[in-house]
Amino acid sequence: MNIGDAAKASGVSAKMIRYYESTGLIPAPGRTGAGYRVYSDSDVQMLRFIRRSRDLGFPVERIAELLALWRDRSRHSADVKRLAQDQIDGLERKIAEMQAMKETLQHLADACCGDHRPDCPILADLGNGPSLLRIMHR
Amino acid sequence: MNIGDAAKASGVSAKMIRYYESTGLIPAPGRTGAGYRVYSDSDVQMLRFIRRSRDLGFPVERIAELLALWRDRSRHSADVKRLAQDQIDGLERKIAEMQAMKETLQHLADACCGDHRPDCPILADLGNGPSLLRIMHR
DNA sequence: GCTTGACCTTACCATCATGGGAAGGCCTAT
DNA sequence: ATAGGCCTTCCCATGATGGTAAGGTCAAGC
Repeated sequence: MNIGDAAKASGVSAKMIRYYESTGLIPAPGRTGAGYRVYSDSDVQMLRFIRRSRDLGFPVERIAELLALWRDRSRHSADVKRLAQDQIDGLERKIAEMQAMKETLQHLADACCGDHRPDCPILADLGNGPSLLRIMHR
Repeated sequence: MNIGDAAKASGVSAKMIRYYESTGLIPAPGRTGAGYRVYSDSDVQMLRFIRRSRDLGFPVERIAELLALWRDRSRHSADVKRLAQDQIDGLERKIAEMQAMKETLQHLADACCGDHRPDCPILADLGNGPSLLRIMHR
């Protein structure tokens, strides 16, 4: 199977497959006489694993650990669960951060009449005092 | 005021102040005979504006528009509100995305006993079928 | 056998906002 | 005069992805 077919079958672009190879996330595959990369079904399965992990927000660095556990038949599921929980915690942190931004902005936007007049509490907040954000979270 | 003082006063690092200047987000300030950048209080105010906007997640490109409106005394507050609303919408989208990831992971982690045994539904999902994510959101 | 088009290869550049570091100049206090 | 704390510019790195360009390969149709 050439890289294009592996890309279609796995949902990982050919570009990214080469990138993952260059960073050592995946092993270098065999080559044809002409230098074309050749992939097997199990390579495609590995690529799908990576694709799903990315879809769940794991950084490539973590995926390397997940892959190692995947291949390790004597792994402890506790190790996998820990990686998943760390990812959950990280997502939660980012969500909370963005939620705070959103609420602050919503407050400001609600206070802005949004018409032809120049007066605007959004700009006033950005340009002045110690930020509504800080006040709201005090 | 030298760049270090402006950085402290605004909360924007000296490094980023130079970067914003290089990209044209802020105008080049005056220089001393020795080539040191010199900042005024109103420069610091502008930098604080940028800092707060970044804290609310605006990309630098949007901040350029915000700054233009800030300086334009005949602006329409509707334009500011629209930028804010776009940012709110973008945040909301990203939050929903991450929330979906988190829920999927939470499901998988809940199903993993997390002990010394190798069996793990997290790895099973990543390695097999059409992803719990897709199933959950169908 | 030759052309065409679809594929492959490598190599480089760009993103976005930020930090790090090196090499060298300036300024102030001791 | 020297030390150390600023400042300057320039280059490199991040993380994951896409784009592009120049060139090689392969299969189908003429």
